[in-house]
Amino acid sequence: MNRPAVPAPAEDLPSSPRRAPVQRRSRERVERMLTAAATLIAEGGSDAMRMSDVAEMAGVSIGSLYQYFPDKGAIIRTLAERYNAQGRACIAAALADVRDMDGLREAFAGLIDTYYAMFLAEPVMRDIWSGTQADKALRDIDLADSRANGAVLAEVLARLRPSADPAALATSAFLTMQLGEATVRLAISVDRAEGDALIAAFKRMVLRELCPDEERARGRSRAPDC
Amino acid sequence: MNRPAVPAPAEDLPSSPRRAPVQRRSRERVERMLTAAATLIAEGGSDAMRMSDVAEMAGVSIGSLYQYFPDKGAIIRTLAERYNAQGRACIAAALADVRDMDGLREAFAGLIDTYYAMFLAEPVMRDIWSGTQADKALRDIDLADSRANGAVLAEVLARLRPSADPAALATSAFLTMQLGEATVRLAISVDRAEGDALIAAFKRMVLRELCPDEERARGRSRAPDC
DNA sequence: CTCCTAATATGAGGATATCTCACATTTGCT
DNA sequence: AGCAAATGTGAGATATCCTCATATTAGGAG
Repeated sequence: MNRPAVPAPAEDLPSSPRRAPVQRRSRERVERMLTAAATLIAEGGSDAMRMSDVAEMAGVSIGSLYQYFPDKGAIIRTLAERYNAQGRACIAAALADVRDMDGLREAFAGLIDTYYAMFLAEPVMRDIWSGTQADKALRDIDLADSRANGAVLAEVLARLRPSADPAALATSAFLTMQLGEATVRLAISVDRAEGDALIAAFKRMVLRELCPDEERARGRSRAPDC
Repeated sequence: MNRPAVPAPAEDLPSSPRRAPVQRRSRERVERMLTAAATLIAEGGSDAMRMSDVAEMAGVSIGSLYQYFPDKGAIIRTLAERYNAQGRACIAAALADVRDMDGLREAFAGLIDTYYAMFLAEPVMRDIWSGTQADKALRDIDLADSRANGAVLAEVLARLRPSADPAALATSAFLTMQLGEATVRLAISVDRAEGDALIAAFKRMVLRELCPDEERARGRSRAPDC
């Protein structure tokens, strides 16, 4: 049994998989593991999720779990990265065809609503991002996600306000994305009425920041389906 | 050995201590435990802090640790609550004698700087709040803290802007406090230059939110010593 | 001073979870 | 068929939190 010097290049599992599944059989098993993990997290949270339970529910042995995920955190990170990729696509789509400040207002307010609704509806995301992350690697995933989204937003802003300093716009856009996440996390951890009020307050604050040229915002906005 | 029906009322340890220390001897031991825990967290983070290490460093047995703290999280929560109480006193002092909008601007900008500096300097706070709120109880402590601080801020705002809706001010103040914390957590997790830029961007955003009546802010601000 | 009770202190070991590893089985290819 | 690489297995090594039965100390009453 001579193992290769480098086990296998990571390709699909973002969290340094111990071994990449190459045959169809193992790819399907990995999917079953992730599905089982998501189900268990939805039921009782990621703390309550035990590796032995994941293995049993997925119909594999503990050993197989550790063939593809170096540790428990890696499963959670993989799920997180999948949800985040979804969110990034959603944000990029919503901001893609923004043409003016009013369009940005509408798109952004809609994005906040969409994110809020997603967190309310998805118990897995809710658990993983609730509070924050016990795991440094998870925080890095979160940061990278916000940076990517912030870059998209910054580009739109730069288009709409060519006179503004690009570096300042980038900082502002990154901060906006992080604070949006923080607000949504806060909103889902209090009762519904207060959560709604907090979301509304954040919208006011952030739209005033994004569009400082025009003084009084008006009008409502709608969420894009996503 | 007949134990009392109710062990003892919690008085100083906020996290449901198993037993309240009544004699001087035990009060001093509890302090030693907390000091040891803080030292260990500063060294390697709260995850790396082992209960056996805390006991050894404090010069007590494992059993004694569990006499006063029901679990590992309780030690961390006790430390967190102490730091928070310090922060609350600081915020209340800084906002106490605000008389006008300019004063609020200055006081608030100074508070943000102070918080930022505190987090940068205090490795224990940095670890405890650095995202790692794996513990629901810790999050609740954080929320209660922000609510208390938000109430102080809301009161000041109500004084300065009597015409505004009190409920809206309360929501806005609470959100402001939470987002301030989120910004500081973010700022300390990136490099210093970017952190400074993020803090500056947040100040701009939040001062525009707090003082919407006057259009352009000006001037710099100073931190109160605290 | 003595005695008694409540408070306090102790640490071996129970409980539970993650993760390893030596070995067994399956797949794909020639 | 035959072989090598990929994949699968689960008992148990390891680590940490926490319990509990027992021992020791403090402080007041007589």
